[in-house]
Amino acid sequence: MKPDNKGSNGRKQPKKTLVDHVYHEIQNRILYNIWGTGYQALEQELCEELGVSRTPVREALIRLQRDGLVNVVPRHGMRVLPISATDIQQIYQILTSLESLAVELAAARELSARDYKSLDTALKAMKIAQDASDLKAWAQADEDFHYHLVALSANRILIELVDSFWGRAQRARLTMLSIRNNPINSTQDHAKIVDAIRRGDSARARELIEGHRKRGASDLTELMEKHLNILQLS
Amino acid sequence: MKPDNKGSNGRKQPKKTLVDHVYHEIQNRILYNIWGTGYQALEQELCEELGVSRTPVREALIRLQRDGLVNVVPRHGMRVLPISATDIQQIYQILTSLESLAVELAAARELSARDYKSLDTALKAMKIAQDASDLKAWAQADEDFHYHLVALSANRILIELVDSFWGRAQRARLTMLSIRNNPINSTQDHAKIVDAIRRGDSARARELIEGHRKRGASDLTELMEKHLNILQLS
DNA sequence: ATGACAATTAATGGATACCTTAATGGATTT
DNA sequence: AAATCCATTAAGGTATCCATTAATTGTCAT
Repeated sequence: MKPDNKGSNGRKQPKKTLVDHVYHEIQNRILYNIWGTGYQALEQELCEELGVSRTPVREALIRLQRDGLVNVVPRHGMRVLPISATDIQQIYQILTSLESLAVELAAARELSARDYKSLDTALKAMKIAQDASDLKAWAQADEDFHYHLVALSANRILIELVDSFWGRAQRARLTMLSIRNNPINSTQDHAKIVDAIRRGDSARARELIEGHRKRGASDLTELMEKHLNILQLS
Repeated sequence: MKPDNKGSNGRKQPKKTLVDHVYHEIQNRILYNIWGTGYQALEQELCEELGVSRTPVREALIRLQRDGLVNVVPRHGMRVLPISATDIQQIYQILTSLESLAVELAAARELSARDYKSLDTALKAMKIAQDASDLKAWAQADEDFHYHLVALSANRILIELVDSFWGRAQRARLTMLSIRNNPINSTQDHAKIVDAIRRGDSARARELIEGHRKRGASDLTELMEKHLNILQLS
């Protein structure tokens, strides 16, 4: 997701339309675990909670359902979908694949100095956060980096696709963050990827990010299996 | 998309809810080019056309918009999105990437005889259609084959994702089918892929499908550039 | 004649009212 | 006592209604 407050993430800015507002509000509550896995609410309850009528709620729910965040079943309202170890694994597999493509495309393009700047900025932020052991800032910078990477692919449809995946990925990431002991030194990985892009070596860039993601994913699943009891999953 | 009539494809089966009906109806009209690129209609017009009120129409439009088939802009109703050469290229890039992942996963799994059967059936259908020079049947069989391939990944989220992409992919494919001179002999490609899966050689399988898709994509874009004037693309 | 502003109109976003349907509990029958 | 069926009711699906806002057109002034 975009690091700024456009798109579907975010800080609560008064949105133009109520549907958007409801959408972002519910999304936030799910992503920041205010409404945890399994939380159920009827349309009417959501209306009262959010102070709007059923129309915007219903329309927001359609979008959220497509995002894979909730399930809407007649007579039982919406339900926040569980995110299992399997889900996380599958999500990371997909993200790996899509990001690999993005990086390959980015490396094959002519990038401007401005493009590199966005990557370098994120890289620097990661280093700073890592030195300060600021786990949250690190995660944010990591997210920014990966976002910019995808943006550089110049494949508009791909960017949208990854964006629409962001919610699920974010949930997976946040879930893991809570039990992740130390930030993996992926800062180095990232620097290498940027280098490969700079050299225009698309095959190598793809290789690198694929390895990076796969390592990340296997770390995550390993952690999950260890801490499965702690997490309120499934 | 599933070759049978479940999911979002399809033959017009009387759906349970009006929203579903409207969704499928509009989707069909777009996919089968009854409403071509650039077609515009106000919500009210859609209501009259389909004989329902605005509510189901609006809810269906949200889904269609997410599918990338239409754009809904206030005061101008919905508009069938153009599909440009660039779009087709980008869509194929993404599909290539996702299918590569799917094949890799499939090859790494233990597949049942039943699984292979679904592939073999599609393969056989392709051969028959090819011998009969039945372009339409060939395209259908090709689609079936690729669908089954993805299904064998056992990555539920991936399957859904590709499925939701189906509409756009289908439009790209149909657009191309009209100007495609002869079915590329991808039947051989397919057979090789199935072989690799059978041997459990996931890397090779991935390589093969990636090559297959990339060749297909470049053929398509080449064709598009030649015939750009024929197509009503934007 | 052209541009700007205002009045009109029409389409959307949102609220509400209505109707259909499914879950629940109780009653009746075996 | 258990099972089945019916009645009740609440939730969701759909239609309609209202308010807001943007497009359009017409008029007036420069």
